[in-house]
Amino acid sequence: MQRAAADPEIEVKRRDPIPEDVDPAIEALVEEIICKVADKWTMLIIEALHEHGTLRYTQLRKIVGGISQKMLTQTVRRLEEDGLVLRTVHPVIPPHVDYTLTPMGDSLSKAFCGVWIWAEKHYDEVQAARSAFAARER
Amino acid sequence: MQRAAADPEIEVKRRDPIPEDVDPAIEALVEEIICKVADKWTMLIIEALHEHGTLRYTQLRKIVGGISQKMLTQTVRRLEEDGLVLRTVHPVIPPHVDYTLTPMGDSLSKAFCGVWIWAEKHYDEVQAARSAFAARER
DNA sequence: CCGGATCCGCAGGGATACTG
DNA sequence: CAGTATCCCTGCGGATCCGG
Repeated sequence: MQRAAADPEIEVKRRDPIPEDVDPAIEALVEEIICKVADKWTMLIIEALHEHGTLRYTQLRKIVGGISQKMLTQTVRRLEEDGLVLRTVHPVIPPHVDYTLTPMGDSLSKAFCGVWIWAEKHYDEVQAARSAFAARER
Repeated sequence: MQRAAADPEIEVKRRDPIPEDVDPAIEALVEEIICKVADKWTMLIIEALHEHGTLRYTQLRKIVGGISQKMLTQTVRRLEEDGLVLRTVHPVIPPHVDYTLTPMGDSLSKAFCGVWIWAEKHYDEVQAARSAFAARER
């Protein structure tokens, strides 16, 4: 992450006057999590595991089409580290590694759900907006 | 984006047997939108606009602390192109540009809401998981 | 053979200076 | 004030090698 602290001087009117007495440290932490989670591969991997339950490394790689081995390993390791994914190594030959969402990971995928539904519901509207924008630009 | 098509040969059991007869082209489009939307700066900008209603360029830049001018302009332009953000230029000197969420952008921010709530609710659990992971690794 | 660590080339993001 | 243009460097992705 590593983002500068927000300048306290800015004055903007809040639309909905939330009782915003949250600890700025907490807020930073939440934002840090958001930044980790707001990642293309993270969302796609969590979604894949949510849909299929348990997957092996190669299965995951195929389902999340287009991801490099490096990014898959990297992302999945960070998810394990954050307690969102359970990684089980079966010490056999050839190797066999299973990935599953933890309960917390599952709850996150539920939270993502709204975004997926939004995307399914609005993709045509987005397309239309793009056309309109392109036409307007000319 | 640019991601390889999923290999049709993979066979994995679905956890919840969704009536998944969706057009793969549609699915690709949805995924394309997800990939655009699952972006750190995108989420932060949309959230900022959702919280504050209407913002000028510099206000937005301060609130979304740490973003470079390039990424702010770039992201906000793509949001405008996709019909999520309305950009209003007041032809005065010095220039004055307002950014607001369109109704569609607002609906997306509502969809994001679940993720924000999740982050607020689970950040301590994530912290704990990280500690546990670090301890286990040693 | 599967999972993943390593090396490298290149696109994409950050910092800075400049303009209407 | 709100960008655009430029340079630079990190970090992604592809290829390759390795350990079990």
